[in-house]
Amino acid sequence: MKKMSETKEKLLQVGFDLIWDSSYGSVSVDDICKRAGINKGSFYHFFPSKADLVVEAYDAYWQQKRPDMDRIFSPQVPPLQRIHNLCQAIYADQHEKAEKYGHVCGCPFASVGSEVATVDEKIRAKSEQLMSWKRKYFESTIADAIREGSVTVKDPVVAARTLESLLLGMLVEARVQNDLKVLETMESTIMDFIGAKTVGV
Amino acid sequence: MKKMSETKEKLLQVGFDLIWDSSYGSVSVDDICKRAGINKGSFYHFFPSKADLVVEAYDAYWQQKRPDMDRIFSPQVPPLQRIHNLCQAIYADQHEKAEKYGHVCGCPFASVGSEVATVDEKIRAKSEQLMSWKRKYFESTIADAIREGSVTVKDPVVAARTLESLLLGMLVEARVQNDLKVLETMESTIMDFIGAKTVGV
DNA sequence: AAAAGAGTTGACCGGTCAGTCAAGCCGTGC
DNA sequence: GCACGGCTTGACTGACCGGTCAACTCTTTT
Repeated sequence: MKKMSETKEKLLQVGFDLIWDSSYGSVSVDDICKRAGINKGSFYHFFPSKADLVVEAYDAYWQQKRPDMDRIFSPQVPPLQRIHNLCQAIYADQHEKAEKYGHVCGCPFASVGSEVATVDEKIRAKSEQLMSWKRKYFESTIADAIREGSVTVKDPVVAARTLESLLLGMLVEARVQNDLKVLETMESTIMDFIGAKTVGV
Repeated sequence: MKKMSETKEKLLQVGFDLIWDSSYGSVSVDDICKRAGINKGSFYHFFPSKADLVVEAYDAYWQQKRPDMDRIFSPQVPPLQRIHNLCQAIYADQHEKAEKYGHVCGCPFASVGSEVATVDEKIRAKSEQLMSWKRKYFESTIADAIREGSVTVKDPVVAARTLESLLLGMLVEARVQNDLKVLETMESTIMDFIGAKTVGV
């Protein structure tokens, strides 16, 4: 991948952070530019519209997170341990954001995706794509768990879908309640749901 | 309850519908007034701000839905049947909205609640309140199910919380994917989750 | 019939919105 | 030393934003 202009990178990162923290509708292009210390003209040199920035920012964020995800879900790690690691990572991430911004931020794709799903098709489609990519990790993890017999659930595809909904729901709830407590029970809730027979640590 | 001005009622209903369909940020006060056929001055006669309209509209919507909820969750109905009825009602509701507006709308409190959670405290608090009221229905249903032994889950409070997250997650997912299919498996997913021993019809 | 108050009207406000543009800057290739 | 193209600048546009207001009508009370 060819290296990206520093200006563009800054806009992507600042835009992503601001919108994740508040919302698509309440963050203006001016806000993003001001915070990034970049002129509006430059913004529109790199992005045809505000919506396009968001789509690119989501992709960039995902690319940046991929190594972490691959590490967490490495086939070398026992399946239940992967889930444990994921829960730890999510909690740590949400905790950090909450300290930084003063409130629980939840899942960026879900918040903005749900906000503009019926208004901006490009962002909707991108959110859907990223959410489905995440599901793949769950599917293979649960399939592995089933093969090693550490779980009572039967269909990895169905279970992964449900797991994703559950996780998503908890993150939305945490954001709306502005309370990390919801996320503290995440691991045990998930382990219960998949019928984990041993809770690996 | 004293009867409400027709104008105010219309604004509440139109505002709620428009914002549920798209989002808080993308619907303007002018949009609401135009659609309701009411002048802007009247809007601000009844509501101090756009945010206040939303808070009142949420309350009004809830009051309007309460009889349905009380009927669905009547103690006279067997617990598993209540859940079946709820799933039917949700699906029917989402289906109707989807036909009317051309896309799956999801949960109104969750969408807008998540959108403005970090920006408008009044709306955030109201969303949280309504979501917790809904949880009460789950708690008593699961408690009843446990007492009659039709379910393997043990703690009604914990199970209700998880159930709510799961339901919420599925509704968000349906909105982002703009696909009712997600909701078709809702009942079996929930029955699975609570460990229902017989699926009542 | 007068007075009062609730509801209505639409013009108006200052500010902000996403997006435009012509002009200029600056490193590279010739 | 000059021409080119990627990048930057910041003033600008016109539409639209949430919200205000003084004047008006209509209904109810006295």
